[in-house]
Amino acid sequence: MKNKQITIIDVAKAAGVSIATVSNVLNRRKVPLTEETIRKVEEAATRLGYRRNVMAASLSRRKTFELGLLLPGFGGYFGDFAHVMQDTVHAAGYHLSVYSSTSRPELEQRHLETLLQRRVDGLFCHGLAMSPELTRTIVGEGTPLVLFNAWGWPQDVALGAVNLDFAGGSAAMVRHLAERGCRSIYYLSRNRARATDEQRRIGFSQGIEEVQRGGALLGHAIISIEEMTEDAVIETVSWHTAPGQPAGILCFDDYEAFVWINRLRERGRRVPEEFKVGGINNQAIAKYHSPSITSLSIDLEAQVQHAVRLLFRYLGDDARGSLPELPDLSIPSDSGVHEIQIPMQLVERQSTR
Amino acid sequence: MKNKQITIIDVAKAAGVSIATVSNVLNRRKVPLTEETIRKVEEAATRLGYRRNVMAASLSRRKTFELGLLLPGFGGYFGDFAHVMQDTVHAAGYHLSVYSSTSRPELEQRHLETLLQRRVDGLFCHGLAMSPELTRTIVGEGTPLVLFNAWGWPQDVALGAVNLDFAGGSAAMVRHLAERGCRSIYYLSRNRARATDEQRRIGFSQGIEEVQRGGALLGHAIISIEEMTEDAVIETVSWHTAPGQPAGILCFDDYEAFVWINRLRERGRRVPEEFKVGGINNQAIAKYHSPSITSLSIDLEAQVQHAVRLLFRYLGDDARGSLPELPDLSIPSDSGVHEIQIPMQLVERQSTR
DNA sequence: CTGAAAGCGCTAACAC
DNA sequence: GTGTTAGCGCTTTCAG
Repeated sequence: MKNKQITIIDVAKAAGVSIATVSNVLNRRKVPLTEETIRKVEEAATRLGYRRNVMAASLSRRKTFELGLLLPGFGGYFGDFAHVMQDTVHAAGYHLSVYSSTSRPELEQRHLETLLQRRVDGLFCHGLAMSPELTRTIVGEGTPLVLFNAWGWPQDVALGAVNLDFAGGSAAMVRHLAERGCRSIYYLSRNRARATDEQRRIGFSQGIEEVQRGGALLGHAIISIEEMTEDAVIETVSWHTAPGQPAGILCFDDYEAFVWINRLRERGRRVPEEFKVGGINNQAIAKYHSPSITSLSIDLEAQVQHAVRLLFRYLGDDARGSLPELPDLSIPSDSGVHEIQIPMQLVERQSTR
Repeated sequence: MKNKQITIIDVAKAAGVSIATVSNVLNRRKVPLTEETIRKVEEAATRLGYRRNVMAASLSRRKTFELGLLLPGFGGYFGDFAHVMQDTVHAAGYHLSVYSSTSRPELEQRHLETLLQRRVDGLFCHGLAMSPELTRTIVGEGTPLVLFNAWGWPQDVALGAVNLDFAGGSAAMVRHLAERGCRSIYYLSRNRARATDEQRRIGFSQGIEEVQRGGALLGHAIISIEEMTEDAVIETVSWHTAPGQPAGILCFDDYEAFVWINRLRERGRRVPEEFKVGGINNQAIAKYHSPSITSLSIDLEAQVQHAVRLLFRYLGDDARGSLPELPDLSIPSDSGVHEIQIPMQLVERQSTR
């Protein structure tokens, strides 16, 4: 019934050596081996179609070479993120198990539990919705954890956090909008993504403050799009517009920017003449849309590399030299946790010209 | 150093029962157990913070409850696909390992190999780029395989294939375009996605043929956008346009439709007045763009459900009743393989009005 | 350099 | 009902 698996034993006898020898050549161990033996074993293995049993190896070695990644979703940016993450981790000889928990704490908890039952060697969590305390009790000491976009988490729960500088980016966008002549500036906030939304708010407010000092803004506000009708939002941002006096709008991300530009235009409003709008993430849509959308770009590679490096250093894994050199972006942490901040770069396009 | 794992043995002695008993309650086995014992064991387990070792269980049970999914990418539709797949599979108590191989055969091969070393209980492959023969020799008998978007694969390599009816959908789109007054109709093809692109071509050609019979088309063509400049493409589709005589364009997917609509408009062309364009996939972008984009919608749920069902039937897993009833969409297979065809539905929007 | 043997943590008969 | 035991397939000392 069940196809008999080909084991290391079969290979051993087929090659006329002991199982230990087979294991040694298969794992490219430091033990000195004859060219001849190696060849014999490899030949036997491929001839028999031997395929190592990862479960058995993991159990025996007490290390799974599996890493877990918990994401709030799969769409847009997160899809790209997962992809880069996979490639990086694979290149280092690890397996990656990805779970999406739609920002629901109870799901996050279940998924974490599952991952830990699989005895993953390490964990990456992107924008966790659950509390630091709960996280600590679930993950405990055993498994190293690296966070993405987690601000102000206590030292003892994670190895560190790799954060995107949404605050700095948002502030830059506000300044940019002001420079381009906007006399009123708004941030369309999406509350559901709590942590990163908050960073955007912070940056937005800072930017507004700076700009206020320089000259007079006629108006500004943070608008929760989830709590208002489309029309109400548009009415609000239109309040101070006048010929030659456009309003500036910072959107939660490029996708939102896209949506709102289209909504504005459906109502006959003009972008960028009456409204200058900026997005965040620099996704493909921002580039190909017409007008193309000014955005804040993310260095995905850097983000992932820093995180993986953090984990591997802890694991004592040299990552097989697969990771490139990286600048040091750690920020002095009085707050406790070891945070790395990845800058975001403003890419100007037609939507704010 | 290494935190001692809490084993089933620890739980056993803490609860004052034997390890077999512990295993029994933990696996909700058919063995009759006292309420009391159950409670004791569970209490002990949670108190000690016991966490089953999946590797050990898999090894012993000779079943991993892990399924593999091979995808050509992570963006757009594939991201959604992966998500639905995960949820479905999780609901049935399985783990899903996703790999993306960017349509590169050699990567596909490596990933398949990896998945098989993990002893996955089953495999899903979406739009495989490698040949049926190679696939067969790699996967062999041991592991059941379900394909997505694989046309005309031989019977013995997979349990079956779940295919989207791109051909039927494309034909429908052509008819739609003709009905809306287009006198010339084009398909912007993306060769890289070989199999599905071919289905679109087939459907497109069929549609053209039908339409030709009815009245006169002034022109039609299949255009490989990867081999032409932007301008050349636009010139080609503009050939037969005249006031009141729009050209129809079927794009590879919604994203392409989005891109081309924007390119047309940058050149001052009007959609849908001069050009009516349709996409495929019915993604969010099609809905929110202005003009909103006519598209062919995919029933992701149906697609996934059918595939999972196919696999579980083979595995003899009742899937814990997590799968809903489904209509039978199998098509009589003279060709050999068991194919299921998921229809696509035309969603009319502004871009073809 | 090679072989024998003791686990890794759990499951599944099969006795008690 | 509950306890004993023999593996699952591989890694890893530790003698030869």
